[in-house]
Amino acid sequence: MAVTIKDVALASGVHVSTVSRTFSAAHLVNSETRARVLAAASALGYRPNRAARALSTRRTGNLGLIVADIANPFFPPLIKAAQAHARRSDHHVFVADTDEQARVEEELIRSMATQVDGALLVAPRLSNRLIAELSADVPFVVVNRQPAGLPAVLMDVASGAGQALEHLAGLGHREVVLLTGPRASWTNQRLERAAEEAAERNGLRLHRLGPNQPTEEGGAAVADEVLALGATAALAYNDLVALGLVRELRDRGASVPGDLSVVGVDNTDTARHCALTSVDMPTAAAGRAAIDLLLHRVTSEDPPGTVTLDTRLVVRGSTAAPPGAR
Amino acid sequence: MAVTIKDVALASGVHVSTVSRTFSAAHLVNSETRARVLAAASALGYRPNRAARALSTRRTGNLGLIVADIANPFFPPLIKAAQAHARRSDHHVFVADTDEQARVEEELIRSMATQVDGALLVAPRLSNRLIAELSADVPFVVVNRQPAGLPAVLMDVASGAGQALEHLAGLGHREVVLLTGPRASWTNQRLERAAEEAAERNGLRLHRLGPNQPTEEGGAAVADEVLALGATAALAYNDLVALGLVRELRDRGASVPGDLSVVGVDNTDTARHCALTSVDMPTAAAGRAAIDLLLHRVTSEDPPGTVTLDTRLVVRGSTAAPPGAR
DNA sequence: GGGATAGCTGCAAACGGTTGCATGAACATC
DNA sequence: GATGTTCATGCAACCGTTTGCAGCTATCCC
Repeated sequence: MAVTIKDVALASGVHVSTVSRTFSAAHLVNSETRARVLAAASALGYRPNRAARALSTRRTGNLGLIVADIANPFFPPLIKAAQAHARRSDHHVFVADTDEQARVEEELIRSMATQVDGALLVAPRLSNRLIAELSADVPFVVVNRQPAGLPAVLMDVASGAGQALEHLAGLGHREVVLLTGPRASWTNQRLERAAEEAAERNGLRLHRLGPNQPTEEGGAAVADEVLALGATAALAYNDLVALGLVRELRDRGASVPGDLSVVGVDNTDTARHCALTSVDMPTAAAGRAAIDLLLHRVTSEDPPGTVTLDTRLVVRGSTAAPPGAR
Repeated sequence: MAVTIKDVALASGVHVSTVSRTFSAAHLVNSETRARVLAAASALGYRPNRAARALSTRRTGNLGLIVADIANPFFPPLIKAAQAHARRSDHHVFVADTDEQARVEEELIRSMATQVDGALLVAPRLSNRLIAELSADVPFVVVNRQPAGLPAVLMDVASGAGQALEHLAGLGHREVVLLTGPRASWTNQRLERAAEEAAERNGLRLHRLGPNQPTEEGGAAVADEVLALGATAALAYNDLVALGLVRELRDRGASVPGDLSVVGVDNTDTARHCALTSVDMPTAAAGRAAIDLLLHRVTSEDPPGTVTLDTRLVVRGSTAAPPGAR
C-alpha cells in the first residue's frame, strides 16, 4: 500500500541498504547513485516510515510535552513555541494534559515512554522521587521546578516581583497584600521569598493571604479579606487570581485601581486585554530553551544544565497611586 | 535495555507469541498461562513497544491534531477536550501548529502520515483539492469546514448570531455593523448569511465592514469607520476583533456599551474576563465529536458523517440599550 | 476405539527500516 | 606488480511485535 524503501530500491536498481543510506547517511553513497535514488523516491512519493526506523535506531523523533491544563492561558504560548522549535529539528510533539492529577501524569509518562526520545514536564505535580524514578525510562527536562539531577528551565518570578513592588512603592503604596498560590509550586515559593525581600527593600508592609486556588474563583473568594486588611495594593500568584479579584471588587462597587491597585503574574493575553498590570513570564522562550536542553540531553552525556530566565513587570491600567495620595 | 516481549516469554516459560497474544488477544490464551504471563510482565515492568506493534498491525494508536495557532484562545479548549477524549481510547495526540500557513499545514500532514492513524484538521487553510489528495494517505476529520466527501464537525454560528441580533433588536438597536472575517473561513460565510437573515427578521439595518484580520489589531483598525457609520451596535467575527474594537473605542473616550454595544464570537475565556457579550462556540464538544468521528472512520468503511453543533449567545456587560433610548 | 473437534501453543515469516561486515573496484604507493 | 587504501555497494541479521499455519492434547461423539 504505502511506498517503502523496497519499492524505491527496485525502481532505482540498487539494494535497499543503499536507499536507506541515501536518507540516513547520504555521504556514504556515490553522488550519481544518490541522485538516481532520490529521483525514484520522489517520483514514487516515498517517505521513510518513522516507526520502522525507530525500531532499529531507538530514536523515534518524537517528544512528549506534559502540562497540567492546556486550557490554562499560561501554557499555550509555551506549547506553541516548543512545538515550533521541535519541528525545526524534525521532531513531532505529543501534547498531553494531566488535568492537574499526579496519577494521570505518571500514567501518561509511562505510556509515552516507548514512543518518545524525551519529555518536557511543565510544572509537574509528581513527587521528586517518582520523577527521578521515571527519568530512568525517559530523559526529562523540567520546567518551573528543580528536581535534583535533572535539567530544568526556570522562569524566575523574583526579578519581576521585585519590579512590581518597586513600582507600587513608587506610586506611594505602603501596605501591600500578597495572594499566594499552591504551596507545592516552585513559582509560588520564589514569589513569596522575593516579595518579602523586595517589600523590605522598598519600605513596604507585606501581608500574606493564602494559599489560594490558582483560578479566578480563588481570587474572587478573598476579595472581602483583602478589603478588610486595609492594603492599597495586591500582588497575585497569577493573572487568573488577579482578574478574579478585580472582577469581584468591581462587582461590589470598589474601583480598580482607584481603591486598590492589582498586579498579576504570567502576563497572559487575558491580562493584556483586560489592562492588568502583570509580571511577564517568558513562556515562549522557556519552551524553546526546554526543547534545546532536551534535544541536547537526548544526544549527549553531559551533566544536565539549568536555564534561568528573568521576568519583568508590564505596567498597565490596574495600578495607580493609592486613594490617600494627592 | 528496555524489557521486551522476549524477556517476558523467558521469565514465564512460554513462547513470545503467547505473550503477544496475552496482550492483544487475551481470549486465545489459557487463563492460567495468561496469569503467569501477566505476573511476569508486571514483575519486569513490561510495556508493549508501540512502534514495533505499529509495524505489523499498521495501527499506531496515534492521532494528529493540526491547528492554525495554538495560542489563539479559540483552540486550547478544543485541543484539551480532543486529547482527553482520545486518551480514553488509548490514543496519543500529536499537536501541531501551522502558523496559519497552508504550506506548513501540508508538510505537517505529510510528515505525520506514517505515524498516525488519522488526523483532525481544525479550520484548515489548505485548498479542498489538496485536502482531498492528502486524505488518500491519512483519514481526516475536518472541523469548521466542509470539504465534499470528508467527515466534518461544524460549529454553526448561525443560531448564536441570530440570538445576538435578536438581543440587540430587543434592546432597541436599529443600525448594526457586522465586522466580517477572512473570506475563506467557513464560519465567516455562515456568519454573514445568518446575520443578514436575522437582521431582516428583526427589522435591523445591517452594515458590513471587512474582511478584517481576525486579531485584536483587526478590530482596533476599524474603530473609526464603525463610529462614522452611525451604527449603535457591532457584531464581530470573533472575540479578538471585538476586544480590539472595544479597547480602541475606550481609548478614544467612547463608552462600551454606552455609545456602542459590542458582541463577539467564540466566547473565549478572555471574553468572560473582559465581560464581553459573545456567541459561545462549543469547542470542547466539537473536539470530542471530532475524535469520535475520526476513530470511527479509522475502523469502519461507513460513509463519512457530519456533525453540526449549535451555538448560543452569552450576554454580558458589553451590550446595552442604544444611546438614544430612554 | 477411532475420528472429528476444540482449545492452546509454538514456529516462522512478515512489517520497514538500519548497520556491521564482507566484497569488489579503482586508485595510489613503493 | 604486489600491496595497501579508499569508496561504494550488497548481504544479512536485527529492532519488537503480530499472525497464519501447523501441531499437540484433551474431549466428545458414535
